[in-house]
Amino acid sequence: MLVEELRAPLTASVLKAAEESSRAPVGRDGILNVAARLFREQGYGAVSLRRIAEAAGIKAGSIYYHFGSKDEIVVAILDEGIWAVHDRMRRAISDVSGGDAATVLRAAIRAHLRALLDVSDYSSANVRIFGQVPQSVRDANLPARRAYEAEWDGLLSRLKADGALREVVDVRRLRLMLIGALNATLEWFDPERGSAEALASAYADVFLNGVLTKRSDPAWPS
Amino acid sequence: MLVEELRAPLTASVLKAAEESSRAPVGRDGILNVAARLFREQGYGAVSLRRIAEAAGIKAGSIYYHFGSKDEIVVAILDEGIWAVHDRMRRAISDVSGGDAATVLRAAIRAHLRALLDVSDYSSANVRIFGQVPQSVRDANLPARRAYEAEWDGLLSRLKADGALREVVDVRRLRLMLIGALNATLEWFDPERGSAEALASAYADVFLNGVLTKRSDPAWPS
DNA sequence: GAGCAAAGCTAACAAACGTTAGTTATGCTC
DNA sequence: GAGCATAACTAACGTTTGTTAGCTTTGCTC
Repeated sequence: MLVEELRAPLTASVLKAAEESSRAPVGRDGILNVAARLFREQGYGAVSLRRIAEAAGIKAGSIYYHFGSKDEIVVAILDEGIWAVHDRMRRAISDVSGGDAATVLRAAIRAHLRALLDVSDYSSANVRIFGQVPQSVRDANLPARRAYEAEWDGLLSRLKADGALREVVDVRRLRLMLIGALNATLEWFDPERGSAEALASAYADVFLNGVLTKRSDPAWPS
Repeated sequence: MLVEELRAPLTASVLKAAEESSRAPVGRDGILNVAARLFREQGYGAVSLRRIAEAAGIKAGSIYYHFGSKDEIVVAILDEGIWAVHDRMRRAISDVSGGDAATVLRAAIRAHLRALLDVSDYSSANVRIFGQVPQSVRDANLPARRAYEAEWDGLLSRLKADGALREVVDVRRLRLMLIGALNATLEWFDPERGSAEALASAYADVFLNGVLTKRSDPAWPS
């Protein structure tokens, strides 16, 4: 709207300045953006500091002006990745507060999946490389993870207290199951075969209702 | 015989033979077993040939007597991993052929999960490191993967043709969803919190029946 | 005992890695 | 213009990596 029109000439001038100097600063955020994309695409082991620098248009040594170590970069990306998905999930369930269990659960599933597949290189990089990074890096990311897990556990506990979830379902296990299943989509999701939106709908439907035409009793005790 | 007894007359001959030789051949299979365990535990990037050799009780260079490259080891492990889970899954559904949809699906889920969590270092290593290895290695493992996927697609197609699966469920998507969710358990499964058997039962129950006490209509179209 | 194959060892190679020290160019502030 | 902070560059370091060539040991077969 009006704001955008006012902003347009500003960005134009910035771009112009960038072209003129030919030395547009990449900076901390530029490095993180590039690194997050590379980690998401290629995994942790395949991405060296030299590769990150090359993709960012600088030299490897220059990275140490902004970061103290490679691990520091990775931790920053992992934390931002959790924060991004946590924030979107919290907003999503807040937007439908008061809705029934199915609506709330669908909103949470949709927010998590869209954060991974549509929105954030940081969130998808987190899922992709968390299992590949050194233990110390994992430890540094754990508090953010715990907080996000607690958000899910809180949501699921409320639904269970309302009697919306079947008794057989354990909250912690269901959370692990759900997030694990959603994260796994990263390995094969192809936007040309269908949108993240449609995928979220399909996942929600299976998790809420199951795949059988008729419900079955468990064939063996849990 | 006689010569050996003269050389070391003080040691019990049987024990001595085992201890003294201390050069029980490790061999190709020994290297693969150790490597599969290390890959499963630590991921691809953290496991070097020197680490594998050390764990196997030999030196790094000796590995090249049995394998032409590191990739050759990894491909062998990945292929064996798929074969192991494929074999168990095929036997499982064969054992319950003639059963109803719920029984067959439960058996397949149980077989896949137990192969990963209880039985095979090779299968769990496959799931763990497939996303971390070079493209050429992934390509080499693809035929085995395709065959296993086809087995699942065949099973799910039969169930759907029988009318046992809800119409909304797409076979390919359901297979990706199921295997992805089951594989994800590898990241957090802890046998002290419950057996793989119990976990398989819980997964089957959620996938077959959903988590809601009452079924819901999809809130948005797929 | 001679010959031989299986299995492993030693020592080195080039390449790539994370990291560091010292230097240079740019642009703002007084 | 002097001083300074920002953001980069260059060149090297020590280590680890996969890999190779050549040598030794062990045990079986004739």
